[in-house]
Amino acid sequence: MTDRTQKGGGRGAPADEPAGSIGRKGNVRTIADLARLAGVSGATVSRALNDSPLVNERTRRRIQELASRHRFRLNARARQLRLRKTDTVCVILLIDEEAGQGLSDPFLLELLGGIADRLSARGYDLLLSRAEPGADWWEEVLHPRRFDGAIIFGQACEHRRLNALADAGAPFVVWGGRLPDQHYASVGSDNLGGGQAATRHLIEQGCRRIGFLGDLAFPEAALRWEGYRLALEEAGLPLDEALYRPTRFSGESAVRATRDLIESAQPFDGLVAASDVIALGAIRALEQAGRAVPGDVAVVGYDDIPLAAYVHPSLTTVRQDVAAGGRALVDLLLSRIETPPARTAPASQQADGQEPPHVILPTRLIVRQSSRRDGAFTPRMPDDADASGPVGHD
Amino acid sequence: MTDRTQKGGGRGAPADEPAGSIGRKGNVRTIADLARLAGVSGATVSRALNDSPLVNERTRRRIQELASRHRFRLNARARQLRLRKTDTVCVILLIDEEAGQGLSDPFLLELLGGIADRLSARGYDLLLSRAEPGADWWEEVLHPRRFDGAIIFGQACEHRRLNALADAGAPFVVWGGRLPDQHYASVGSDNLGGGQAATRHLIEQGCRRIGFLGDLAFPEAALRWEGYRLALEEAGLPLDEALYRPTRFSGESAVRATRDLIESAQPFDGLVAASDVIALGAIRALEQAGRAVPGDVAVVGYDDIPLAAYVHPSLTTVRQDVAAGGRALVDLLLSRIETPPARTAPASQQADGQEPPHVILPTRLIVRQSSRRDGAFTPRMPDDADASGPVGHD
DNA sequence: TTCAGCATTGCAATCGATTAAATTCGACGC
DNA sequence: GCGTCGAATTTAATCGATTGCAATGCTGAA
Repeated sequence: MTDRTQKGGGRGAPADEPAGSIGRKGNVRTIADLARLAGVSGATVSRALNDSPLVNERTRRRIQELASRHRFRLNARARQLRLRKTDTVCVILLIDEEAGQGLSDPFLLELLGGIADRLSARGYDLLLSRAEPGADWWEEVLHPRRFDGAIIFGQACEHRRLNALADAGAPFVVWGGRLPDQHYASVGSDNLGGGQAATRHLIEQGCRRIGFLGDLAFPEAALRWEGYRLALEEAGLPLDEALYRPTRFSGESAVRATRDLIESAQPFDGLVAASDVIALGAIRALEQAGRAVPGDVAVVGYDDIPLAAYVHPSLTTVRQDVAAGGRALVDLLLSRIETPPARTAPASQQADGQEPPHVILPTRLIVRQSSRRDGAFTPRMPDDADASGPVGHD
Repeated sequence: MTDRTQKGGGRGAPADEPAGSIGRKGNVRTIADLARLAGVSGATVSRALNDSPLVNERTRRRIQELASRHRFRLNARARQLRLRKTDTVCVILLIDEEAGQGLSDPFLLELLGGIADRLSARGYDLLLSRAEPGADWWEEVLHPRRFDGAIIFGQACEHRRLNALADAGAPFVVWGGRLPDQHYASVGSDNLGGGQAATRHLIEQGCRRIGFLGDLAFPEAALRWEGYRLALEEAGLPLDEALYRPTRFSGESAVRATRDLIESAQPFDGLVAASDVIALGAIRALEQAGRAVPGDVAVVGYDDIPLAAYVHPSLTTVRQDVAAGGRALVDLLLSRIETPPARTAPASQQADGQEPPHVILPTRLIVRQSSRRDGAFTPRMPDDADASGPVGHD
């Protein structure tokens, strides 16, 4: 034991911090230290700090005041060990480097920010973890030791694994679309509605042959495709699979896909892209090929990344409410953690009771230049009219 | 206690996992469980798992094999409590919402990815924390309980506070520029060199009146400005402060600043932007005002965000090696954590011994369309020539 | 006066892993 | 045959906070 701790509390009352430095106020690091100062036992201090009704109110206030004066903070590790709880949520980024949606997609960072804010508001820490789809990332989700639950990105890579984890009762939620045979909770934007709105908009702008760029292996992209399909259907337009090009979430992939589409000699006058990054790549490829946007081809993206408004032409896109998304992910996970599902059921049967929860966030179509064909779409940008060149409206 | 743990180990030897589900292999959650299975004491198990030479090699191998068979993992919380170490690094995003560089800057996410990778490679967890500049985020940096050290973003907001923390011996490193009176360790790209290279490039392209967009309150921007100044000086060009516009790290702020510059009627033919996001905002404002890029005004950005190559015109910019940045931040911090500075010195004097370490990462100028004035800069984009319209080169 | 009843507070076990010190046990030298 | 040495292992204390139970002291009723 450290005997250096002074006994007489009276004289030792620490003076105000020395000016210009960050004071330490002695070394009140443990409950025992504080207990000594307060002249009570550690148990009482613990109870006081946790607002237990078992301690006298005056005592409690005295201890709390003492604690804050000395900047005392509980040792989270010890507390977590004792309570068998970590107050930590792990955000797992299952990122397939080859699939393109690396950490570069700005959208992801925004969502992460929303999650961080919500978690801290609810008193949880955020553990960030990158993992590769094939690896053993799931082991700790099944038996978490460093966290109470997980928020997972990368649904597409591991749908079956996620189902198995959910069947085993692991506490997690997933960002992404809702799949037909899905046993786990998830949160995602209204991908179907968004894709539909984007496509309808292009149709309203006069597009008749609209292509789709996205990777249907990603559930979110697949749902956007489904919306695209519905919009075509309701407008009585044919669905031409020749206008689909599988495209990963990267600019480069989008450029390749678009070039491919152009070279296929299939006529098209509109493009629905599964992300803004894809849309920008597509626009680049179109312009390089001498096709004007939106004159020859109108383009709609997805995500409304911060840059979408500042590129040229500015990007029509589907906005997702990322802050709401972060909040929903956290709240859904914590509701699962803090009120565990009926313990009597052997977890493996938990799935067949009812549908796992899925939160759908509303989306909003943001119309900008890349899709506008009303002729007067660029009052402040005479360049554009010129750039559209010889192309008439439809 | 859970009595369900079966005693007889023989018959209970868990069979292979039932197909289609994720097996649990009994409940080997603690060292004590494993010790029981192995027929030794917990101490021996602990030593075996930590490769202590004190245990017989055969015993060690047997225990390790048993542990991996049962997917046993140590309880990190307990270990950390005992060892008074957390094996965790906290990344603190000090973000002034009003300053614009929110979580939206794609650059930040990439850097974060690099940090995550390096930390996990070195066996550390990454705790992510957002904080507001004015708040009490620094308290836990001074006396960390949940982490061993911190990586801090947001130097500008809190330079003095950071100095005070460093004086008090807090374990952290900062991403940003090197400031004159800086007591803390930091990592940043070669802002001065980068700014200089960007400016030189514009001069080579024939620009003579070059503006600068950035917020000099941010050290990184200030250093880029310094490079800008040097490049002008070495070219014998005058430094005209009328061509500087304070600009925060957001597209919107860049649009405003650029409009302001245009309306000031100051002639200018080049712009150095402190970030790609700023550059894109500037290009947008220029085009809205009828000035062609790069024809009338050549523009250089900074960061080389993934989209820089896919916008129109594609963006000339200064690339930072973010992966190396992440690695450097982590390695510098861990070297400080794992070999603490001479304990005898009372920390407060530690600063005046020698300069705190600062890692400067090399930068590379990536030349794309937004600055090229060689006449043949868009072989594949005939549009551009049209778009420039009536404006001659220079 | 005595004692039940209540409000406070203290004691001690506990969470799970680590490690100094003590113990066991077999081999070996004299 | 006996003491010693050393390798291998066990025992028990420890990290810091929580909490069931016991203990304390005080009030008021019998």
